[in-house]
Amino acid sequence: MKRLTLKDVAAMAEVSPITVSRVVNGADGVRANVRQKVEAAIAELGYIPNRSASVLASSKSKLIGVLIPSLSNVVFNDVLRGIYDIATTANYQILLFNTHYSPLEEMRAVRTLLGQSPEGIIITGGEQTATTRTMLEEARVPIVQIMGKVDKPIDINVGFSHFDAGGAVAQLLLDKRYRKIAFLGARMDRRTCQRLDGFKQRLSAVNYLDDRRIITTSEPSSVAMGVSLFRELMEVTKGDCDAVFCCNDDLAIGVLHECKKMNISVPEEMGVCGFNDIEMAAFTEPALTTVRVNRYRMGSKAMELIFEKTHPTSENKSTTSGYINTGFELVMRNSTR
Amino acid sequence: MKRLTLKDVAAMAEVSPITVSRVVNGADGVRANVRQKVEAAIAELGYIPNRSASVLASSKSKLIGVLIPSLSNVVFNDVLRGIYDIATTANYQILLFNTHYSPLEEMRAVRTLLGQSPEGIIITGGEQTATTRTMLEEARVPIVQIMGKVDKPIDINVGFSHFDAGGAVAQLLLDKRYRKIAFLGARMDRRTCQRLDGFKQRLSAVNYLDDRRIITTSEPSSVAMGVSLFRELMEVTKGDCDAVFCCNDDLAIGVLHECKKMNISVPEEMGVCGFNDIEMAAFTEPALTTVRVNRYRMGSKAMELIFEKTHPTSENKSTTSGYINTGFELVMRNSTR
DNA sequence: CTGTTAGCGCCTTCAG
DNA sequence: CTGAAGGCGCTAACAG
Repeated sequence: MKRLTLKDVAAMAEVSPITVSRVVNGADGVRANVRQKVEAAIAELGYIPNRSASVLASSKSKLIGVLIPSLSNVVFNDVLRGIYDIATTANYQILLFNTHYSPLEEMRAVRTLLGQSPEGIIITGGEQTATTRTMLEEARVPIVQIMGKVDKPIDINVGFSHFDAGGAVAQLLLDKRYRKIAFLGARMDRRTCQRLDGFKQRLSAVNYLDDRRIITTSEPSSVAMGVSLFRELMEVTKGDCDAVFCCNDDLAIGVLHECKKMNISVPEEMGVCGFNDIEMAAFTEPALTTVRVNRYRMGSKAMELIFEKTHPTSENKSTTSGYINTGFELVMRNSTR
Repeated sequence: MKRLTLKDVAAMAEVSPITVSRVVNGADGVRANVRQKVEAAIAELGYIPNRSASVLASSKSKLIGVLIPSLSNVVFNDVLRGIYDIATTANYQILLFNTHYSPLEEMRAVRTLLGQSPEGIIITGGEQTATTRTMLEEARVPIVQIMGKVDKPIDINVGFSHFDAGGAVAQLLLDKRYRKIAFLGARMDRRTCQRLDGFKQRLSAVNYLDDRRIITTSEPSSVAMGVSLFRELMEVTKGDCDAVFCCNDDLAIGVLHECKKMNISVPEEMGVCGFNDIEMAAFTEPALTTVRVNRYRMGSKAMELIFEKTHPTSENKSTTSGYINTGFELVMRNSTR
């Protein structure tokens, strides 16, 4: 009960193994009738090529490594979908690692990944350890850092400035005549912190920043967490607060829920703004003002850039490096004036 | 600029390559001082073993293939999280395929997967093509079919009876004195159909089944789709309807939203029940009655069963085949009386 | 257009 | 406990 090999197919088709190899890999330079004979033999036998052998011999893996910090965050679903859709089309495979927001797990994952000779790597953010960074650089394959603008990209960077987005939200709320604006944040990864920084800078520029109104936790984000952060905010500030910027929509939905319970009217007494624009945001009561970001595009674009770099053509050489801004967009709904 | 190999490490540590191999694989039978010397060399050189070579030579891949129909459905996130958490702990890798609810894509994915000598396969449901099924059977590795109870499991089956769940919801609604009960369904994959079947059987047993109240679409599910299916229902039945069972919570949230808009009071004039118990379900207005299923557990259990079968011990031999029921649970909230 | 030769990097099997 | 030989299945490079 041995595994079928090229040789078996070759024997059946009465050709040499290399010819079978060429047929399998769709290489040209095989006559049509020979190709058919081989294909028939493959079908007949149900032959499936051994990829390890192929990778070892050719050092072409058709493999892209993807490292993301969470599998429970909807944000990454959309990104992943973008990545998978493009990868599958190009017949590439994805090796996905969940780093749980830990640079150490990330480092371990990179090491494991590098053992598989990936032809490209998509990694979240720019908080890699020095070792990880070195390994990545030495891998000599296209690397795309996604989700946020990073300070010193390893190679390519696809995302948007979370700092600017945070600032834009602060400005929006100021424009709507809110003056006692709070920030609620969970998980507090790098990008969330950047949103907070942008937010703080904008507020402090007009002297409306009050640190008591910034409530954060390192715990994961959830609707329930939105509820409890908001309660904490109300307690700490004794209700002296007229708007909340939540670091994501889940939190914001929790705030909306709690406002109803506390009989605080939104958007009059309390403006609420989320982040991400998940589908639910359009269906809350009142509908949630939030920031839309192009998640699917971040994934698909990252994948496309890897392919452009792997298979260079004359017209794409220029684009394949540096920072690609996928942008963000304020979505005004009824949870703000 | 060649890639580092075992030999390079061996040369540096002044031992034979095989000794290095043993150290790398944590095999015993290497003296402590030799092991240390080798480990030092590995660290110094930054050696990363080549997995293709290792897999080829040993035919042990430490790879589990996972096939799911969608990356946008939250349901699969939780399942995946369960799978990844267990796999990572055991130092196994996951090769994930998105089959887009297509048996043909699934077949292609299985073929690709089988080329990588996976040590186990987790696949969604039981609607494989005959060819797929044959390939899977001939792979001679543990196969776990997840999500729903399937008719003739290939190997192991982890999930619950969607038919029973659908029936349970129907019964719940009947118990709450709803009599004109509708079903709203999107995507309509096998499991959704089974829920519908269970639902219909229960209603028809007490003569309350009316097919006009069953509105479905093959389009993907979403909150917006819930809105439009509900509108269609109201139109078709001219409002002659007092409860809705939605095939998932997204749809149900859309229904809740639309009821408010149409001034239909929930739960008095209209009972609403969802499916899945996503976090948001507890925070809608009114809170959503739904069916809780153990998604994370389905994933982690599937993975555990694969390991039990791959590494048999005396106490686990009995459990590793047949059907493992992960159950479901009605969660009563305020969207039903 | 097709075949031959010689590995890819590692691990299995057996000696020592 | 350690090492030497050989091969896993495939493909690059060249020859015919």
